[in-house]
Amino acid sequence: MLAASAPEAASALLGWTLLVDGVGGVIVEAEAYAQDDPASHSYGGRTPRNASMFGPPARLYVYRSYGVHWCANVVCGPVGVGSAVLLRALEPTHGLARMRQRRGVAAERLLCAGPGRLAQALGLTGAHDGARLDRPPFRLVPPARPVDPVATPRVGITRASERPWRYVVRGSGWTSRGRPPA
DNA sequence: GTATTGATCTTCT
DNA sequence: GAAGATCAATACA
Repeated sequence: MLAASAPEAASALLGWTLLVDGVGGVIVEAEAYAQDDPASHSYGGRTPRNASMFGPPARLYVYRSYGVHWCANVVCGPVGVGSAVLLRALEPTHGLARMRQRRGVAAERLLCAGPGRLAQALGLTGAHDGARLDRPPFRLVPPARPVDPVATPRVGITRASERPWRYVVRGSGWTSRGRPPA
């Protein structure tokens, strides 16, 4: 699954449950970044920061955004390709109390609705950069039922934002921006 | 309700 | 020196 292209991997990840040390939820929003993508960190070369993006798939790429937030990606594609899927939103299902504690917010809706929020709620930091997702404390649980992915324009970027590589689960109320698509 | 700005790290110009 | 895959607090209508 993660050996596929970034857009395919992004849509395939929807509905999976991601747990970090027993805390997490269902992936309801993900965004694809490919190597030839001007918006991707891997575009135009490898740097110390994005090195894990070029590593083996099924690992984490965690980077700092705007010097403040951490954002978590799932690396996909073969080694050296540099494509990844940005996790933008989860539906919180496990360890709500711990996520609330980390986030410092009461509103359940805002626990994981957004890349920075998601990483903070799961306790992901640069320390997890390059970590494997198929070993503890991580757990990836397949969807109980097939989900209904919807491709939408990407959000929060200025280049190639018209590529419909942002995938959300149809009807989910846990996505990061705007109202859920009909 | 929408609009603007601060926080502050990595990379690129 | 400036911009960026962001969020939250503040200012205004």
